[in-house]
Amino acid sequence: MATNNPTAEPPVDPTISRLDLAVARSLDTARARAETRVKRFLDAGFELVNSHGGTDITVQDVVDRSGQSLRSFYQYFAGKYEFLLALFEELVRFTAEQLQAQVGEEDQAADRLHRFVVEYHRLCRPGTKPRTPRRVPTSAMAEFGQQLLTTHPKEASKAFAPLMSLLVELVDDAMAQGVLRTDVPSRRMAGVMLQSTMFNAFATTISGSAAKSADDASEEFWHLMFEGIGSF
Amino acid sequence: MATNNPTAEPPVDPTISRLDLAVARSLDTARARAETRVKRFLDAGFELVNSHGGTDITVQDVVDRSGQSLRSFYQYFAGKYEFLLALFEELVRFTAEQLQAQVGEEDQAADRLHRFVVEYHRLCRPGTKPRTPRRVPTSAMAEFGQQLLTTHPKEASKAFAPLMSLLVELVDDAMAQGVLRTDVPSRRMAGVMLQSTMFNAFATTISGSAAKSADDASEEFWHLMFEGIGSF
DNA sequence: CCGAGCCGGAAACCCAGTTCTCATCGGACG
DNA sequence: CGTCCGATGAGAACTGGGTTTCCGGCTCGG
Repeated sequence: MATNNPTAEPPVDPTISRLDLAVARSLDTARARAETRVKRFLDAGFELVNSHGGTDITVQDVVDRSGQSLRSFYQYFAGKYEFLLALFEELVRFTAEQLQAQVGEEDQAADRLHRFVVEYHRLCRPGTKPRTPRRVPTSAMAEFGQQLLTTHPKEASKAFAPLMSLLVELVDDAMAQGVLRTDVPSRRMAGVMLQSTMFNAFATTISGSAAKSADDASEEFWHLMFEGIGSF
Repeated sequence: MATNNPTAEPPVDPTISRLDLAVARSLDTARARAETRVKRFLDAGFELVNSHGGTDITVQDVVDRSGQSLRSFYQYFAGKYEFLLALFEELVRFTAEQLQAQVGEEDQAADRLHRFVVEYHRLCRPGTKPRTPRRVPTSAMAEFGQQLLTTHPKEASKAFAPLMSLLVELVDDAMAQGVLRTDVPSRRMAGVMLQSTMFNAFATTISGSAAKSADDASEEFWHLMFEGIGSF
């Protein structure tokens, strides 16, 4: 607990010896090495998911692509599942950052919410190519996200946290401004919005009928969600 | 084409001989036998999905449970995937029938639509136990449905047809009555509704915040979808 | 009664995830 | 600078599950 950063305090505490410092220093380099290795695996994973377009990638492919060995893979990940989970968490984190930046361009609470939904809808739509060279996945990860939601609700909930907290904030602001209905708790509202937006692409598949253009789809969806399906 | 039902017409056509009739008769009994076998596999599959609560069932389990052999399984199904697909189609068909009956209890177009959404939401909610002894699955099949939507959009679209046609009908009626907005094609509207309703349970998982009671969830969802998230 | 097709049983094959073994390498320490 | 130890690479081996195949017995129509 108190030894989080041993190098920051002088060795007055007899429980922190030079040995401890040495160990800590050693661990630091080890950690750095480990991080680059983990990163290499993750990068390889993203590349494969992006190119192959699915989460049905093989561990061997990831290993080959990363130029490392199976041995190392299993040293850093408890299994394929944990690897995909790490990939997913990384993705959510990255997506949340990206959306945060885009939302920041808007001034009004209503606009910010609208921007969030439209942009996230874009990202989750199939055919959306990653813009940044690395670490940006396609909609393929939505598949794994859904699988995760059914098989491991606990981990899934945690993985979505970055996106959730961002959206809850936007929803709270919008509610405070009187833009959103307030008879549903903001957290629950955000959950429904996230789910609905993320998996809306499936609606096109089910119905076999798409919007006029791909870009219209996002706006159309926003209007449906914001105004409802009823006529008033 | 013209020989769909050979037993219905006398053998005037020289291309339809007694041999053909015999073959047809033989095929009839064979068909009956085959149907009972297929049914046994499907029943076993439903039981496993219901009890085990997931689509990660093993072919061996299905075979054992059905009291038949692996040999037979692969005689009737091209593989595990086709079996799950058959299971899913059967499920959608059954669900559509059930909903059709329930919707039939309502008179007004608006009420019928409302009933459809609420009841379907109930069915797709985890924890909903099958009421009829057999052939009624839990929400576990939604997982496979989603997987199907990503990996085989064509088959998925076809599998959802029974539900879609029922819902499209309801939507068309509601639009004609002026209850629904008409700026979105009914087919597309139905697709969005179906997707949103079916996977709404995931919203609870993502947000970690449920409605007051399980039954409230369905009504709450309906209001969100019908009136939208905005305040007017 | 005969032959064709169907079926149960079981072995075998293949693929992918996982584990294990062993040789090697590189930094830490004395 | 030499030794030691943990991390790593290379790849074989194991495992579980889907898939295929083969054999022999059965039924059913003719």
